[in-house]
Amino acid sequence: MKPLPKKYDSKACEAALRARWAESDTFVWDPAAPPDSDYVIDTPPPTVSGALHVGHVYSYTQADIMARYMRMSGRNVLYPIGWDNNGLPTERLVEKVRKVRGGAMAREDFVALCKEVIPPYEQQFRDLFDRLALSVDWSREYQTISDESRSVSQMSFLDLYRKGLLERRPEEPTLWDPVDRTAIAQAEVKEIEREGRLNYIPFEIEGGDVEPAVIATTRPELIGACGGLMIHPRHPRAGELIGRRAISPLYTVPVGIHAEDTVDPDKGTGIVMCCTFGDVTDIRWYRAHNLPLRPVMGRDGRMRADLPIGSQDWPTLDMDSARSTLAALAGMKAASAREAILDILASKDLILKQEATRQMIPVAERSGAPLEIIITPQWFIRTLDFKDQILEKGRRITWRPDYMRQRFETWVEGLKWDWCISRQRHFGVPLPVWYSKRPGEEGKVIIASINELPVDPTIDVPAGYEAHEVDGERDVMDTWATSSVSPQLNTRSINEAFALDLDTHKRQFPMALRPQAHEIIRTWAFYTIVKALHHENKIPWTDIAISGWCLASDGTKMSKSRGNVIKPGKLLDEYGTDPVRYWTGASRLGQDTVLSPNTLKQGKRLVTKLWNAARLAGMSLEIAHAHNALSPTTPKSDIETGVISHPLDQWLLGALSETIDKASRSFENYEYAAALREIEEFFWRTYCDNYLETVKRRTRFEGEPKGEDLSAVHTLWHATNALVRLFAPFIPYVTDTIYQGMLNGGQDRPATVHARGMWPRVRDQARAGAFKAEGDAFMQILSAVRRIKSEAQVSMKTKVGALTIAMEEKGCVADLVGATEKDLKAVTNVSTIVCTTVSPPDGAPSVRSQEGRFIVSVERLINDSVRG
RNA sequence: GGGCGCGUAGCUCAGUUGGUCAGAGCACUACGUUGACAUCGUAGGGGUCACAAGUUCGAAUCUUGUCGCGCCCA
Repeated sequence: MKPLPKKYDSKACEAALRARWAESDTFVWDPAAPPDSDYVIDTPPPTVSGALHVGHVYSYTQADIMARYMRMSGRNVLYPIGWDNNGLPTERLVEKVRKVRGGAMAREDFVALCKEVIPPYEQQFRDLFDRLALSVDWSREYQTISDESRSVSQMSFLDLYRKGLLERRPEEPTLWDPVDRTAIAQAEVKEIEREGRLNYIPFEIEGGDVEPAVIATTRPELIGACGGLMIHPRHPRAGELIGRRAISPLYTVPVGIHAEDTVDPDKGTGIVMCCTFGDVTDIRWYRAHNLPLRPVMGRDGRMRADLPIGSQDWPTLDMDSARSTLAALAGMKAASAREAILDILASKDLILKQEATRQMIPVAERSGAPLEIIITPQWFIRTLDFKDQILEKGRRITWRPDYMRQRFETWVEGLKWDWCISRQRHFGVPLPVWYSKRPGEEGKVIIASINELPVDPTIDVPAGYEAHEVDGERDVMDTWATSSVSPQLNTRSINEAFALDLDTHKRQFPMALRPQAHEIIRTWAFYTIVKALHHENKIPWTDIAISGWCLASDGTKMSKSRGNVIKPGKLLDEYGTDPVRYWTGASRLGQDTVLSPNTLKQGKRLVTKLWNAARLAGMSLEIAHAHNALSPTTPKSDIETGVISHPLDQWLLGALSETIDKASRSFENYEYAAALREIEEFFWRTYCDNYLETVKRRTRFEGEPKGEDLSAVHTLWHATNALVRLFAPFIPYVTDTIYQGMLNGGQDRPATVHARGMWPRVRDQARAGAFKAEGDAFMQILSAVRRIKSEAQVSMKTKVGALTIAMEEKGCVADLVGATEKDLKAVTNVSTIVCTTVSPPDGAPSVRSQEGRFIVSVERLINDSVRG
């Protein structure tokens, strides 16, 4: 045992500690331990998209605090880490950094560029997570684009395809991002509000014998796509219109008028045009009424030039006019087409009315582009038919906090689209599919077999075919299609049929905990639950812990435009990792948390205080150690054997025991912040302010400590030992520095305080409540004397001539505080203590105890400095 | 429009099942170098617990409504 340096130098210690953790395999899962001790975490593989955010610090540290507790409490923790380094976000990063367009490049070139650009960004994440002391098992680091990940992801595809839960739909209307030029899923849609105009436009009725049907639309650019009008059967004009044909004005195309009771008669004019396609309702009506398909928007989000107007399915009453209108609009983006069409209609006097209106429009989350719905061949995973099962699985998972499950359920209930997983992009996990060109089976879908995985169908050829006989699928998967099997990426298996390591999968799936932020409930949590349902009819994890957002210190969201973004590196430089982790540890799951300098400073204070308290204990522990007098076992047994005999030592250890019990319970409920408060309260108030001051009398021994001095050093050892363990999940660096510096002398002790099983066991502790009445009375008297001195504005070490304790019944000091009179005198610097039933005279400084059991007063204060 | 969360001292937040719950830290004020720590200690000022009504012997806590902020969904 060597003395701790006067100051704790976090910068000097951190790297060395991490090296030690790595070399002792502290965070490596132990396959030899019994399976029922497993605690497997499904860690979010962060999207490597360039931006390191304090939100990463916050969310990942929350998870790590829980992981460290679980490990210390004896669980065999598997805490993996991976990087999501492909898909749209990654492509966008590469496009931005290298100023290229992936769509304009050859696939191989763009993929090669991605592989070149991404690693340094990945390294930034690795460095940050390492510095944060995330106790992940680095030996299991993975990438979602690695060969193994691609195999597992493609296995997932194969399993779902075989089960008919995943299918190719050649003519499915799909959400389409015209900027990134790809299909997207509902989860990638964001609704934004904007000002719009509601335009009232008349459709002449064929024959001209009745008034025109008037529709109200905010999207006149889709008039050309109109395939029919819908009217509620109880609309006043229903009788004269249903069954007739109206003339859509732009290209003078006759369209049917249909009865449709889902039309809201009070909205607009009560007559609605159904287009190809404005929204999900259009698709439903198109199918229900078997309407003609009239897509006017191309994949580039511009008006198509090649509309087959004049054909049998798309007749016109005025071919010449239609042709010239078509030519005028061709190539326009939606917004300009809208204005151009309004001009055309206005010139024909076909705008009856315009109203300003606020409208919600769907845009692509990544590119911000207003979405189109167009028909393209895409691959879908069926979800709409499984809403009930998905909800049922969600209810079998414990959500922390519970109300976050509501977010999940709301999302599932509001689903309108099956999950489209094909993306018309370059850098992703390929769909393991070819289309046959062999005569007689043209277009037949050929699916890879398991032993071929991973496959790239643009390069590889399916068994039994020649290269010229197939077209490899060029689409890649939605990045979530792979991320959603993050548990399975770790077990390297999907289920019995698709497994690289079935035994591990059976042992580790479902997993114990999914930690994640709330904004990805509708993506990552949802998709992972869907996959576990479809693959094995299971839940992926028993618990899900949802973290909130990190807000800037003004309480608003951090954003570049507000200029209030704090870089993680800067934060760690300024405060050090432990204080930053303390800030996270003081926050609650699910709750957004302000990045508060106060809390960060508080963390720094705690680190310093803990260091100094350990140093104080260390001084006497060293001397005892040097005399071979220090042989602590457990608090409980040291008390039983009489090594720890002093009442105040037993009182302290009793309070410690209660703290351990409460903190453990809080942690088991994932209420780590409550645990932290409990531990801090004990440390600061009970231990530092009161016990440490009081025990000083018995730590000033010289030579070998005996009797009550020996009791003191053993108590100090136990308290320090317990405190570094209790604080370890929160502030891992300083606690391990103390542990290694003064507590792990024995050969059979683990190399680090963070090792499995290091959490203090309740059964080893002192009896809670031992000497509680006496100890509490003692501390109340001490507090009273301190107050008297403070009010007299004298130093705490000022000598007191006589201390009088007035009680209702006559007794001696020992009746109140046990055999601790010497300690009380020493810590208050009092020469004599008198117990009496007589109240102190008026004017004598006195303080009444909390319950009014006694009144403490002093006879006179002898101020050394004044005397001198 | 529906739903969820939040609203407690100037700031950041605790307050399990209604009964020492009106608290902590920071900030502020006064005093104090106590053989670990001035990155500290002791004490002080400061709150109609958003607002209103109700239930109750008793409400920050339960119910209902209102307002404000944030988010989710439409």
